[in-house]
Formats: sequence, C-alpha cells, structure tokens
Amino acid sequence: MMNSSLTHLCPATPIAVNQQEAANVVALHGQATRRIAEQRAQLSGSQQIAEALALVNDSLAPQRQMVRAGDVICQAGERFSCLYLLNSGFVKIVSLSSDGREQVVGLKFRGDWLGFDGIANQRYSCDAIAMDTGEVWAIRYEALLEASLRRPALLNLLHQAMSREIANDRDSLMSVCTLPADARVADFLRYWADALANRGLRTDQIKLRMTRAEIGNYLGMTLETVSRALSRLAKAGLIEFAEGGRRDILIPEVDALRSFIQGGMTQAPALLQ
Amino acid sequence: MMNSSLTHLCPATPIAVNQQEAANVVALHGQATRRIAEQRAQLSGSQQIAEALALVNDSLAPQRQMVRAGDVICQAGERFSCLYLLNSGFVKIVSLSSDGREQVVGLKFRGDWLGFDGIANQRYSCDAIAMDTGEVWAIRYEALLEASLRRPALLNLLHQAMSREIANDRDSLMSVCTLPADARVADFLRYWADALANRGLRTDQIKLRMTRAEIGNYLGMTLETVSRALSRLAKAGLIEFAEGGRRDILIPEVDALRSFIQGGMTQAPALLQ
DNA sequence: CGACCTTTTGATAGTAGTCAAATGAAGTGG
DNA sequence: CCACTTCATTTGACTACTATCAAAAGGTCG
Repeated sequence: MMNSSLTHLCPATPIAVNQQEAANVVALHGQATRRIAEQRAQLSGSQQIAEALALVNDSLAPQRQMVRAGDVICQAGERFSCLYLLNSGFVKIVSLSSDGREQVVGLKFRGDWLGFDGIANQRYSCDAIAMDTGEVWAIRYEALLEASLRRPALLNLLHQAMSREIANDRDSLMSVCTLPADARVADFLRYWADALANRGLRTDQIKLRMTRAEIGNYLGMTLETVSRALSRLAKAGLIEFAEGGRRDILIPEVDALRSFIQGGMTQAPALLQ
Repeated sequence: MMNSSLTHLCPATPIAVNQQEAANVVALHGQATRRIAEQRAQLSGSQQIAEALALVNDSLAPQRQMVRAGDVICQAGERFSCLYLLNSGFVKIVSLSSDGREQVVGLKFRGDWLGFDGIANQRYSCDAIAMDTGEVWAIRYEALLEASLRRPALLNLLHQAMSREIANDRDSLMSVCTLPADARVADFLRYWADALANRGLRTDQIKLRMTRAEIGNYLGMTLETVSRALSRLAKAGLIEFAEGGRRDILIPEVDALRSFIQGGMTQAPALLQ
C-alpha cells in the first residue's frame, strides 16, 4: 500500500560535476577514505549515527516516509531499487523460506540501513516490517552510487554499514549456536541495551515491542521458553519487570547480564536456586 | 607466519586517470550500474565468478598467495587493510567471542570474498582459515576503492559480494533456528552441493574437508549428533558414503535432500524407520 | 463487560547433549 | 613392514534441556 509512493518518488540527485572536481575526487578518494574512517572512530556512537544521517540527508535529499507498526517497508521478491535508512523507530527483518518457514533474522534501529540483501539479485530477499511508528528514508541505490563518487564519505558510510551488518549477523549466529536458552535471552536483552546505549538512549529500561513469540522466533526457541527464561532471569535479579506491563524490562546492571551470558551463572548463584 | 608477506606486499594500483575520463565515469556510473547488473544475470554462476575474478585481476593486479590447510589468511583483531578474494581452495570463517566460545560462522569457496567484517572497525572480527590448498588474492581496500571509481563494474562486484554474504548469513541463521538436527545436516550438504554446482563442479560427490566436530560447530550441534544424522540420512538412502573414507559423501539426488529438508520426511518414509 | 490476544506456569514427551567404549583411519618409528 | 600412538568416527546408554500440550491469568480494545 505504502510501497508504491515510497519506492518511486525518490528525487533524482543533481549531478552537476565539473571535470576538475571529478578528477580531484578520484585522486583524493583513497587518502580521504582512511582519514574519514579515523575521524569517525573518535566520535561516540550516537554522534556517528547523527553525522551519517546528516550526510545522507545533505547529499541525497532522501524520500522521507513515516511508518506505523505493521507497515511493510520492503518485501521479499519485490524488485530492488532503494536502500532504506532508518531515522527513527524500530524494524524487524523477516526471511521466508520456500517451504514456508518464517524467521526473524534481524532487528534494526535508528541509523541502520535496510535492503542490502537486494543488491545481489536485484530483488529483496526479506521483508522489513516496522514494529513502531518511525521514519525511514528511501534512497535510490543508483543515486547513492552516483553521489558516493563525488563524496568519498558517503561510500565509506555505505560500506561500513554493510560491514557492520555482516559482523552483526555472525554474532547472532554465534549466540544461537553456542548459548543455552536462558543465556540467549539474556544476550538478546544485552544486545538491545547496547543498541540503545550506542544511540545515546537510556539503557536501564527497555521497552520491548516484540511479543514472546517474535523474540522466540528470532532466538530459535519457543515462546514458552522465552517466558520461562525471562522469569528465571527476573528471579535471579538480573532483570526486573516494570509494574505497567511485562513488555517493559528493567536492567539494573548490563554487566551482570554480560557475566551471566559468559559464565552461565558464576554471578548470583545463590539467588538462582 | 604467512601473514606478514601476504598483508604488506600488495602492489599499488596505477592511477592514471585524465580529467575527461573521470568526468565520464561519474556521469555514466548510474546507468552503467544497472546495465552491468543485468548483463551479469544472464551468465551462469561459474561464468559470473570467472568474469569477476578476471575483472579484479585485470583492474587491480592483486597479490597472489598460495595457502595450505591450516594457514591463517587473516586474523581477528588484526588491522584491516586488505580484502581477500578466494581463487581456489576452501576457507572457514571462525568467530571467537570474548568469553572463549568459538564458532564457525561461514564457509568460503572460489570467487568468495573474505574480510568484509573488517571495514566497519578497521579490524577483522573473525579468523579466516584455509581448509585446503588454494590461492587467495589480497586486494588493498583503498586500491579497490580507487579502482572502483574508474570502473563501475568493480564497485558493483564488491557490493554484490557483500550483499550475497548478508543474504547467505541470514539463510544460515534460518537453518539453525528452524530445522531439527537431521534436516540441518541435510541442508548443510545441500548448501555445499549448491556451492559446487554454482561453480560448475560435480555435485553428486562431495569431499568434505571438515571433521564432524567442525560441521557440528558450524551447525550448532555436537559431533555425535552430526555423526548420527549422517548415519540416518545414509540409512534413508538420501546419501551414501564413498568406500574410501567417510569424509566423502555421495548425493544421488540433491532434490531428494531438498524435499527431506522441507517435509521432514515425506520422501522415503518407509526407509527411515 | 466480553472477546481476543498475550503471557505465565505446569505436566509430559522428545530431541539433542553428555559420557563412555569400541572401531577405524593415519602417521611414526622401530 | 608392522607395532604403536593418535585422532576421527561411530554407536550405545543415560541425562538434560527444550518443545509440546494444556489451562489459567493478565491485558487490550471494541
């Protein structure tokens, strides 16, 4: 429903480049690349994200689109044309196998990109579904490429985002493969807290916008197991439920979660039994 | 041991670009991008890979490096400077968590790239370890960026490779999260067979160069479970062991494996009991 | 308030992990 | 060439973790 407007209205990027500028760009690109990367490393996570968003906004005038929980940002099978940059809100990435298995394969926050999976085959391979109201910026891939030739920082941004996604996916796989259920849920909460912290948000209270079933799907376990794991973590004092509802989770110390994930339960052993 | 020579000797790329050429490149990049992508889609998998290797070879004169089983191509924590393109052989990607968990997070074949995970933080986050004799091409990332400004096809190649890796990692996660042990092992064999087929190689016999323990680690199960799963698949007639050793596996019909993965065991139900 | 969805918790079953032993394969040195 | 060591693999017995089934409680929205 919202796809059509969102996909096709991206404004063309002005390509007024004189020859001198173009030549300079080519020559400077390599050195600039490293300098840019090192500059970025000095910024905090939220500063990096804000800067990245600003750069994209200035260079590309992306098509902004409000989304509400449940909206489909891009759909598996749909022809690839745009990448999406999440300015606010929260998105889940869902993969559907040929035989009908459905799997949440990723979660995206402010500053994350969506749609990289579409580049290879010119079709998206996953659905991206908003879990909350927010704003996504649609960026025509070809416009992005063109702009990135004039702005080394833009190409860097793109590659860093893709690289981060690859590293992130591997972490997910590691978590699913090596951790027992309770630790996997703890690691999920830690991941979420880190994502918030990295964006300059409070990390002690998490408002989960996913059902137990969605969390379980993402972590490769059933919703009952998620529920039991959360109960056990709460009993161990590693988390607390907010009075309002059980969707909101308080994390007194993220480090306590971390050590639980690592050691099984070297921390707080007395509390657990 | 081999790292020093491999990492530091990448030759600088010649950057003889006149201004006219540079300007043309910028203007043509966007259109060329789509045309190139569509041309590539018409080629077979092995042709695409051969063409990609040829393009990189011609554009970048990569540093070639022979590797033997066990050689470390790049190591987690090491400073990022090169991407690696696998020309022949077979490589596993191993991630090591801070608390010592070790996880095989990927397998690479001819035409696959290594090291994308290093772009984001300027350090590799995984080890890449050769499982077999082969040849890797080291490509300085900055040289690649410079060259890709002059050759749209090169940038496309890079992005497609990263995109494919992202899609691939998600498939792995889906497999681990949704399939029971036997189907996961079957899916692993199917994946391997597809990788071979995609490179124009015989797909009916697979020479596994991994121990049961490595396979189990990759699939998130114990080596005993892998062994039992293989025995059950063999009993069901879906695979056969070569007489030589149990490392070589014959797959009479890959499609039979596929339907086993999907349906549990709608195929060959009588055989299984 | 009632319909519906989510979550929790218990009881039970089943899958995969752990421990252990035996067999098989491969390389080393006498 | 064979004995011997070592590592990989298979298989069995048992345990444990997680899934499944079921019921009740908690929340949400018309």
